[in-house]
Amino acid sequence: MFTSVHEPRQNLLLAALQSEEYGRLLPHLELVVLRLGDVLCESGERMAFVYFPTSSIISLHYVTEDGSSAEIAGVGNEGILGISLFMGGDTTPSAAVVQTGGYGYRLKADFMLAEFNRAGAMMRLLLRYTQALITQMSQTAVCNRHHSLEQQLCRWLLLTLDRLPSNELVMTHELVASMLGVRRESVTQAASKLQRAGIISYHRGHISVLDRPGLELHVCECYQVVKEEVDRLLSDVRNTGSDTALNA
Amino acid sequence: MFTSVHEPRQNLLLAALQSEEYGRLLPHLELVVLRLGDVLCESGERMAFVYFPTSSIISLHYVTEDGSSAEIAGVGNEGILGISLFMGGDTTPSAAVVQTGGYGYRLKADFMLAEFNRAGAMMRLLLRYTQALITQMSQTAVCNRHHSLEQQLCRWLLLTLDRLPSNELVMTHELVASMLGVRRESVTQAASKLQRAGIISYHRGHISVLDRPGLELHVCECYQVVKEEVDRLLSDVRNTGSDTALNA
DNA sequence: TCTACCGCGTACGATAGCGAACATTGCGAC
DNA sequence: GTCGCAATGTTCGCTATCGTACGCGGTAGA
Repeated sequence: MFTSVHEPRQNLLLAALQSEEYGRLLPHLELVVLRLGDVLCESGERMAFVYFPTSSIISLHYVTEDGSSAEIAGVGNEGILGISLFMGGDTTPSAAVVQTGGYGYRLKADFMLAEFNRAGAMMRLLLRYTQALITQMSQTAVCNRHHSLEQQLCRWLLLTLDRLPSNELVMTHELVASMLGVRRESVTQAASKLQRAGIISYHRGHISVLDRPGLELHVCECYQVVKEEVDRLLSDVRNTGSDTALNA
Repeated sequence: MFTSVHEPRQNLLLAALQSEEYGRLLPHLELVVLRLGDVLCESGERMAFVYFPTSSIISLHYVTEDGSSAEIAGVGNEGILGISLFMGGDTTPSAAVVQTGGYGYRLKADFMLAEFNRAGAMMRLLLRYTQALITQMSQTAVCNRHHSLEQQLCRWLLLTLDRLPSNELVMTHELVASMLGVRRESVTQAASKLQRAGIISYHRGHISVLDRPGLELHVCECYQVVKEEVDRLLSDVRNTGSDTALNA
């Protein structure tokens, strides 16, 4: 794959479309640079665009009244940001923040909506993805309740890794802490334990995963549940999906 | 309202339908008794029916490998059980258990699907409800992370109360514990504190809410967020919805 | 009427994560 | 180079919740 070349079909949802639908969208897809920390949607705000990440990752976040925050789910190149538009609610109580800088494509909201309302393959695809997102949120709730911070950190690292081409993420302990909804010190403790075990190594805002199988030994079941469910829900569309393989 | 008479439109989603769509569904709606503890859907199982609770409440549950459980969201007369059918995934990793016995209506899955695929008001309604469900799940995740058990208990009581006609719920501490994903003893502690404060009173499997405003003083923001979002998402359909008000 | 079990009360040590405070060390701006 | 700050390391007491164990009364069924 040519990672230096930007192509909408690096996003799996766009890649799953037949050429007819893709052709309708293509002229309206706008390449955007998403920088770490960019807020793409405030809580309760109606989005003017939906976003299809390619090399970036977006975090769906909730900030409590007392200022604590927690990630509800993440959106990478397997998904889309802005489901509330076609679900009919327009807004959500959660916000959307760029967790890993990179590229993505955006589409005007009303254009997206019009395409959805054709009630065709695009709609079915988006609904399946929405269900995958629901699984992610459910599992976040369960994991928050029952599993240790170390397990949750492993889950978060693996899910993030699955959305990235390399094994290195640009991420401080402080940022991970705001994702997991814990203190920075707690992340440092858990991370240093993994580092001592030779599973990861980090340095001033860069985390490298050295031993992915080792990470999978420390993770709770939540990772597998989410991964398998996302794979299951999007595998059909991958197979039936597209003629991309030929013209890539 | 005549609570002793069973009518599908005691379910708010069915109540929101125009008479044309409602008329199509009505002959296929089957009244069912849902008893406390009934399992309507196992994890990963495809449902043969979708359920519209009227006086019952259904709990979406996840059980971890080590046997702990947690409620992801609840479904009362404001909703429907079985969204994975029309979302396209057919199954979910979570199970569905009756949390409060009562009545409901069920509909064969393929009939539901056919109606959904008409891409009309029914579809839009179900998608809006799905977004409300997503909000519930998100807030569960946040609440699990940041709020005390006492706050969570208050949230759970209020959300349950909103779905019931009376101020009494049939529920043991043990059951509440399995909903909140904590020990029975922890629930007893939190509940006895509320009882000492004169806010609730309970006895051998029956909990009465004596002071609802008092409960609202102890709850975290999560309750309001969920309530307002559900109201917002389903208020339009209530208004625009139906001709029910006249023939009730 | 008796009894077994269910629902609840309570107590105790263990522990994960919190809150706050402070130390250390690179890296970048100048 | 050096100064300042960002990123990480470490400690200490604290609290909520856990795991376990046991007690006790009420109620249902024999």
